[in-house]
Amino acid sequence: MPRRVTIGDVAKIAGVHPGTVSRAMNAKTESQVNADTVVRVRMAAKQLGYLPNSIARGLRTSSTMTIGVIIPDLTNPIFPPIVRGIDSYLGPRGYSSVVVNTDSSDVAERSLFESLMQRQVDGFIVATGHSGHSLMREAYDSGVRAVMVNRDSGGVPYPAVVGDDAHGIWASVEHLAGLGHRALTHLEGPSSFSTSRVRAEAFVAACAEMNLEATVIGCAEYSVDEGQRAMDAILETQRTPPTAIVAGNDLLALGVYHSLRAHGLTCPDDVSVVGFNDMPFARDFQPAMTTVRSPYTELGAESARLLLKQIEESVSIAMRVMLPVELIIRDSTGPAR
Amino acid sequence: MPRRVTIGDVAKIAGVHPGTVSRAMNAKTESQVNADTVVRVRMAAKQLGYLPNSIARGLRTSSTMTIGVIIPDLTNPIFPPIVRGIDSYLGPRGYSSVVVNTDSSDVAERSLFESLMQRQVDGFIVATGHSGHSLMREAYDSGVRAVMVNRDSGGVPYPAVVGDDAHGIWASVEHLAGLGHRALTHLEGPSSFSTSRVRAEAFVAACAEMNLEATVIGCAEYSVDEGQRAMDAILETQRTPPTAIVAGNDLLALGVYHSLRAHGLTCPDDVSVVGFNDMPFARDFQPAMTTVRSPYTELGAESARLLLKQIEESVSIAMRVMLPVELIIRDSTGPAR
DNA sequence: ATGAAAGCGCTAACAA
DNA sequence: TTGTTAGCGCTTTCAT
Repeated sequence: MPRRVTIGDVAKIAGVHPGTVSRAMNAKTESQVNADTVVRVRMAAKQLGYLPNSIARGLRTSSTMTIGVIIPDLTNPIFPPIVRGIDSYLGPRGYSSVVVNTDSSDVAERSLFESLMQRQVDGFIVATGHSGHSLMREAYDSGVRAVMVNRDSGGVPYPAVVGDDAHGIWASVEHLAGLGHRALTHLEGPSSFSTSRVRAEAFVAACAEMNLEATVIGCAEYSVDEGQRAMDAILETQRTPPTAIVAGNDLLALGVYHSLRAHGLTCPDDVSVVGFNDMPFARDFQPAMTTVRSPYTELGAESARLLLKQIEESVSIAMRVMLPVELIIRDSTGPAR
Repeated sequence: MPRRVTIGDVAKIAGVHPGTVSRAMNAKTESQVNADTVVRVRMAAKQLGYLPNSIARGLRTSSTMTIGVIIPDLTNPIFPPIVRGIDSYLGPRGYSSVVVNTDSSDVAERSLFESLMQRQVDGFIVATGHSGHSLMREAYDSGVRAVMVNRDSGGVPYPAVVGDDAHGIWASVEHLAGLGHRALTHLEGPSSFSTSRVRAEAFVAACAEMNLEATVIGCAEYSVDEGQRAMDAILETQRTPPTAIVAGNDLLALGVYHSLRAHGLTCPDDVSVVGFNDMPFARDFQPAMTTVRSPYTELGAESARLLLKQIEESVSIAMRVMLPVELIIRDSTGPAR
């Protein structure tokens, strides 16, 4: 690559001192410079194709305008919208994000976190929250700025931005009750995730409130196969299977679809199914899936907003922002037999 | 945040000069330092929780160990695996990636590109290739290192890593011909993408070779709605609709599913459908989709490999690496009526 | 094998 | 308003 043009080159062409170029090129200090000097500098810069070196600036200002984003796995369809939401807020404000995937490994997470620290990121947005998150605990203690997104902070006093999962479950149970279902089963996700527990507890509470018979089945992971396995077990064990399933997420619900089909049962005629997340293609499955839509893009944007606020105002409040969710009624739920 | 510990702090504790700490901490220069000095320095570093500041290092070495990744849209399901493939190669080699989304806007792309240049990325992996890619042309002329992935470089002599789409289409056509289909229709994606044209041309060539009647319908974008619209038009226009559709990608194929269903037709009994991409959940649609699987993760990893090679060996060859694809036969294709 | 010193490109405090 | 100067934390050449 040819040598990059620096502030000194611009200064020479414009006939001013490098310091003046710096001031003229920066929106915040531009006012300290004579208007026509600014013009002269800007023209010289354009002429040379000058681009400020943000590495050098970062070294000087100890602010890299970069945010580390830690997620479990980008191929899980809930994360791309979160990441895009984050970028949609950061980009216009001059920040960039660096996204890393932990694959739910604590070891990987720690090493990625350190690598981002070396890169001097100004803060973190973390979507890998779980109870006893020792890494985040230590980060907090050393004054690192961060915001949790989608998951709770597991006791660490960072701000968290989450969807109102409990309300989503209430709406699902209410919908099912309105359809005449009296015995509901919830497929709960891994209990290490705060979201799993929140949803399961809301399910039990909602059923109690509405005088419904509630059963909760634990699933080892959020996956299609695990959902199918769980539903297979229900169908092959219980003599009166439930008429409605509230799945912990859409993947689990999809597994239920497969199980039902394998057992010659139809949805929603035999069993109604509600998912959670409204992931891409939820409307394209057969039947189109009734599910709770979480505002993932907004979750991401809001977490970014909170983080920049924390960075720029140097204050952190352990607030919990809960964004509303919406029950999307499609074709996988119908009247109880 | 508390003041970060620097190489000077470590030097003081270890009782050596900062220069020596630098040499001791760096694998490449470690051999220039006395073995026990290395130990002493390393211990001091660990004790203080020293993490090298890669911004400072980058300024000095003018290498940030960061790669810019330019994609159209992360929520398009083919990109997460590509990005993960890239990271899987980059990560173990000490590189990080910064991913940006252009939403297919040339203006956005240019500004994101510049922002990444300011951040002094060591190179680019670009998935937004299209003919007349002036940005990439200019980048090439200024000596910027880059590799194209998934799409061709549109005339710019950067290396490109693509799937063997033509072979995927051949395999699809062959499969359909073997099932007795004699009249095939291809739903072609936007012609500005090289992939669209490659697939359409392969389709025509394959049909000619196998003495099949071939029809090509152009679609304005790769989307479910567009696929449905195209199939609606076919069904409502032609008196003898085709018995088999080769869709430009899975989204289009999914649109065909919807159209078929809306017209009271069943797949594959009335019409067989082949998709392209084997995107997530392709097996979960009804019927499970026959489709061509592109090795996206490998595409990403290979593009990263080529880029690092280019960076480290300072040579760029306009090579085109074509990775094999695989026809995944599921339930959306069956014997011709 | 280690120390000394310069400098990557920029910003910011201070002077003029 | 503009110039001067120091220095962010690191690497690297040159001495020793």
